[in-house]
Amino acid sequence: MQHKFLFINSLLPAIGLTFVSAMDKKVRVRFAPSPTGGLHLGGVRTVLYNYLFARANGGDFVLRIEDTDQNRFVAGAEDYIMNCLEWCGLVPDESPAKGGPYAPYRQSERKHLYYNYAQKLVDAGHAYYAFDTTEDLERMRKDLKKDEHSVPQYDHTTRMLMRNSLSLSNEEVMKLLEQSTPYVIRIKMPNHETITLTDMIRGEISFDSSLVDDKVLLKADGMPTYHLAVVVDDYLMKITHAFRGEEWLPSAPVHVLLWQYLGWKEHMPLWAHLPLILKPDGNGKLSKRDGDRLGFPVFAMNWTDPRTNETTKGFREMGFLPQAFVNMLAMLGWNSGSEQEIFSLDELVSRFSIDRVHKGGAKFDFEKAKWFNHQYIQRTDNATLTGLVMPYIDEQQGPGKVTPELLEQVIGLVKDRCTLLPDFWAQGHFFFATPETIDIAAIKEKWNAPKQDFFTEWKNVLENLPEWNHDAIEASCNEYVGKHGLKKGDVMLPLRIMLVGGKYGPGVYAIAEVIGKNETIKRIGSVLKTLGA
RNA sequence: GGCGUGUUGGUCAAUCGGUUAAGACGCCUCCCUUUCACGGAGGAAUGACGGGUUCGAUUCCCGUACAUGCUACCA
Repeated sequence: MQHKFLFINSLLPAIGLTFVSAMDKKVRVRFAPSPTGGLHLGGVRTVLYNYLFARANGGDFVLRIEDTDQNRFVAGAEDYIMNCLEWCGLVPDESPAKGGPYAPYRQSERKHLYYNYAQKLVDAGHAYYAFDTTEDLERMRKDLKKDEHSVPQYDHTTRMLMRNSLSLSNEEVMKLLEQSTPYVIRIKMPNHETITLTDMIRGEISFDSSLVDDKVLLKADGMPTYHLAVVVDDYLMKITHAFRGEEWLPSAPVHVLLWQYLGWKEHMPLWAHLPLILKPDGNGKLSKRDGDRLGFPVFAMNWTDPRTNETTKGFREMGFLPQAFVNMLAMLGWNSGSEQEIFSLDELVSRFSIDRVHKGGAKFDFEKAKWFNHQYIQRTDNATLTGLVMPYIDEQQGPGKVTPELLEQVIGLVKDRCTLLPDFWAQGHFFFATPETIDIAAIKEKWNAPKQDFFTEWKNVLENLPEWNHDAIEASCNEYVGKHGLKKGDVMLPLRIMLVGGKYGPGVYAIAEVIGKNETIKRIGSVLKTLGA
């Protein structure tokens, strides 16, 4: 066992080794979302970093569902999260669905575990019962408010003014308990202690304990809050490295104290607080609303809120390749130090190092995200793309109308101008059906008798063309253009408009070849009729 | 307000005290292409501010400013 980890450590970059070799334990990381809605791209990035770290260190990646808030529970959110991870290719080793040696992985199913630990803290004098009602708390916050901007905390300055096992006599507390008065258990934050923790990304961070409030550990309904649950479960599940968003930093001292008070300090995971992903304009955390407002997805996949039936677009449905999505997220807050930007998941596993993760938040840039996808489309072979694009074609044409053979051929012709999967329809629809709109205006002004004559005659020539392919069509065109006193340039655009409907698409002769003789002649004739009228 | 964290071009970012301060996205120009792209060649654009430390600071330290996160019986 010992040898195994020495071996693994020797493969690690210098700084990673520091973080891992300190312990002879197997690396275990976890992603712990609460099932309250769509999976935010920041969440996916946290998953990614967890996953990469676990893989690189031969560790386990655990998915734990933090569903301790009954009020915020949303049906379907957990399955949705699992599906997102699957789509991204970041599948956990242990999860509620898959199970594992530390099951259950849903905190609601672990409810019974937490009370004893909370009680242990009370017995040791590190926590206490608090009987305050919501109204009591509101009154305290209102009455004790000193100035406009500050909100009084439930802390060492106020706790003796409240109804709890610290301020009340033993008899009173016993009586309240006997009467089944609802209570919570709060941590008793010590006075003027400096709490220091080492963050893998930020280094040493310290807090003054007296500035942190007495956080609720166990709620009145018997459920733990995040603060208790994260510590108990990370301990029980033998988590060695904990990655979470920067927004958790202010409550980190509570967690550190809990590890200490519970007597597990030497088992505390190494923390890494990841930088935030910011909105592109202005500042602040990127939210679902920013996506709606600016027209890009924020969630990994489409999310439909079961209560409002409102659907929020996801990267997947917008036509992103999961590999591109993941690659893009990897680069948002981390870089290899080289000029390389395109990395496969395997490459990321071997190159990723936590010490190269940025401290500062990064603004999300949808244009760059699209660039990644474009890169991946170009690097994906046509046969694979055919399978990915077909659903979008079927959606437009009806299932089965376009054969995979045709699609694959078209993909080869148009892929370099496609950024998102739906672009294949926009860039190639004229291969599958006669264009519905023709940009007549683009050619009408310069239309004249010679052109009319050329196309009228050439159409008939095409009819009898012995071979139907790019070169034959081009040769024929060149031959007849001269006969009408025209130049190639005079007819190229009109021909394109006739076949495509607009000023875009691959080479016209290639288009003619693929759509076939009959369709080519038909489209020329149809536009000719319009122009002649 | 308090506490925490952060700050290199418009955006992502390299630099681990000494560089003409990389590269990418986006933008602009040109070339290629008788379309649109792709591709190629160029271009504009950066160390928040003020003090130190140092022979020398983008880099280390301290202030200030600004930004952001937290300040719930939410995570």
